[in-house]
Amino acid sequence: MPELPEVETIKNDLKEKVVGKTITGGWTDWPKMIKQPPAEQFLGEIKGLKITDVRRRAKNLIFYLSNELFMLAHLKMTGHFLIAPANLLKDNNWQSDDQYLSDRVNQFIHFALYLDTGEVLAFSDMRKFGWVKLLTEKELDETFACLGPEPLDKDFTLEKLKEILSKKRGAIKKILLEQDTIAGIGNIYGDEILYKAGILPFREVQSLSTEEIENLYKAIKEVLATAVKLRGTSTSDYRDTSGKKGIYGDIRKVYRRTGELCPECAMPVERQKIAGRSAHFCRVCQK
DNA sequence: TGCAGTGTTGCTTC
DNA sequence: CGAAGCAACACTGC
Repeated sequence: MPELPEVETIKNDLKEKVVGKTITGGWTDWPKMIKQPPAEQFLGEIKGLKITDVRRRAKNLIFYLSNELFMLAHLKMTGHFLIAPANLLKDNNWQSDDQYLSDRVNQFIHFALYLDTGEVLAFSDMRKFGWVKLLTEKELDETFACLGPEPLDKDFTLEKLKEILSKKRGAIKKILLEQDTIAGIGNIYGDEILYKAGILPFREVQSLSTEEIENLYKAIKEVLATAVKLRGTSTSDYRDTSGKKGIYGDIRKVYRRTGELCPECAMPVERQKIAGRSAHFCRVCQK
């Protein structure tokens, strides 16, 4: 679920809510979620550290800690970071008008950090694919070494995109999903970007014209920026750190709309597997 | 009821 | 070597 816009939203929330606060302890009931160092050691080491900053790279969250270490977190498919007064979670009584989320929160929190403010930073993850790691700066750099550019950064230019694509082969949808091409795009925004650019997902990247690459470039910037403004897509169980939904799903054109009519030409939206993932597209509006 | 499908990614296999 | 398949896990919807 969480792609660039969702992780960016969570990062912005966390920046306001946890920076400057001190971790008084940690807890887990699923030690596999703590990938490095081993869970017990991790929970010991993190105690007493202050969170000095929170940033995002690709779909990763990076918590800057006061001892020069970094807590790296990945939400994978169904992870949520939630902030609440500790007693709400301890009492299994998350206050939300969203029953779906409440159920998940009360059932699927598998990792938590207690803060000196009496709040808890909780990691809820139904499918348990998400993880955290404690890393040095060097390890962090190594982890990110193979990632492509951040698409919303100023230095991600049209020329840069042309250069990257010139070295790639295969279906454009597959290329967009590769994190070493451009960082942070997943299945939702991959489909929405290609719809906006008017390019069919199975088009060979080398067959794209200069004009098509220009349209793709504009679509990447516009779709992702709009999705950040709307705080992400919640067609499934993504929620922000307060448990609220993002509303990009309301304006999405093709993702998970198989059989519905294209808003431009009324052709039914089709679905096809590309690189093991569902691609949704309009055969008329995308060439 | 059962099975395919789900936002991710990295490991295994061919 | 690259590409495809699958595993990690739990739930939804057809």
